[in-house]
Amino acid sequence: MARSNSNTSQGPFGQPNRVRLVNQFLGLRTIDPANAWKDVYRLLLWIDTRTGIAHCYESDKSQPGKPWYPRSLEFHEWVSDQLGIAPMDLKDHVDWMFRQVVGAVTEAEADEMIANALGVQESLFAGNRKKMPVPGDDPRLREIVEPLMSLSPSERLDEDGINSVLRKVYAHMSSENKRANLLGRGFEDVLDGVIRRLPAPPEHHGAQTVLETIPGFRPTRDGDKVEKVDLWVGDGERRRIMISAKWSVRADREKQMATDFQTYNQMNDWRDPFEYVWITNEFDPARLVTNATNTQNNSLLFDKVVHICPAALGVVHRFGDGARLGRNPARLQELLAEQRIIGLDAFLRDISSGG
DNA sequence: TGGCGTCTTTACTGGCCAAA
DNA sequence: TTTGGCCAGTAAAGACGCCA
Repeated sequence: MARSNSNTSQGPFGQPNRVRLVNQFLGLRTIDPANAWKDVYRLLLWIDTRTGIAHCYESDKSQPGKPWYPRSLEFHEWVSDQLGIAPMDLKDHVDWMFRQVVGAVTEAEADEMIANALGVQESLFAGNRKKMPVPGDDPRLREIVEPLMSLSPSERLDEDGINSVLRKVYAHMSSENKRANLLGRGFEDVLDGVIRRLPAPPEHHGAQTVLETIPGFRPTRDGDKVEKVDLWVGDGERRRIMISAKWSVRADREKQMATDFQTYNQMNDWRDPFEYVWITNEFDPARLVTNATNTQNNSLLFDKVVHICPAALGVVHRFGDGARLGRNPARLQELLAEQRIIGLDAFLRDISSGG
């Protein structure tokens, strides 16, 4: 999609590279809606570095001794089984998109950082032979790491070698911070890539689409902010589905989705209503229930809530084992049974042309 | 006037923590 | 144990000033 700004990013996290990666992974094949969730997880699901198991909830609540640790373990085992992978090897078969981007970036960033620092030091202290500290040489981290690398005096790394290891450790730790950005925009690109490869794809679809380019939405007034929608689908006639794609939510983002709906509503020029759908991989039952039952102007905000993998919700919240469920998990189970919350497979079948 | 660089704003996420 | 809300880090987009 053309952008209005000249400084379009061509970086590893930018839209062109994300789309390239999605196309590289999905290739030319047709995607069966029933298996689409597997591609989404292979591309985007990741392993919590502190527990070594698949991430389905906030890290602090998923540590050993916390309530979400056993749930995360069961999720990890179930996903591994479904993908036909040993649980120990799952890490090598998910998180593909992030691994592609970060593997090359972190080392390059670490090297660039040290080169810049040495350049500045040289410009300030040319001729001064005193050695100055370099970025990443954390004394406490060094105390931990250095003994592990010192097998014997003859094998011991020199100073530059140790600093190189420390920088790479830091680069790795900070790389996790980049995931949020890639996940947010990448989720939209992955879903659009899946939709494109359906056996009977819808007439229109797109990610990060300017609202006024979608049939039935009027242009923004001069000076107003250009409004975009995460993802949209159209049947080429009167049906338009506006999609909010959020991998997970917090309470503050729930308000944002209602605000977005109001914006779309104000800009809708047709008498025909548009549909509003939330696609998510959220596992928190309260957040799912809240958004699936949220109302706006005396009607439900979302026409549908779509979860990437409802079967995984059942595993995590133990819908099948007969135990008494808590209030929110019980309500979540009802909403799934009522098809107020549906799976990605059902949604993809619904939007398929002729579907 | 248009190109360019820099700064600011917006939107995305998970982590985290206090309160319920 | 859950819930609500804020924060940090990131990229993209927009705003703005400078200069040829």
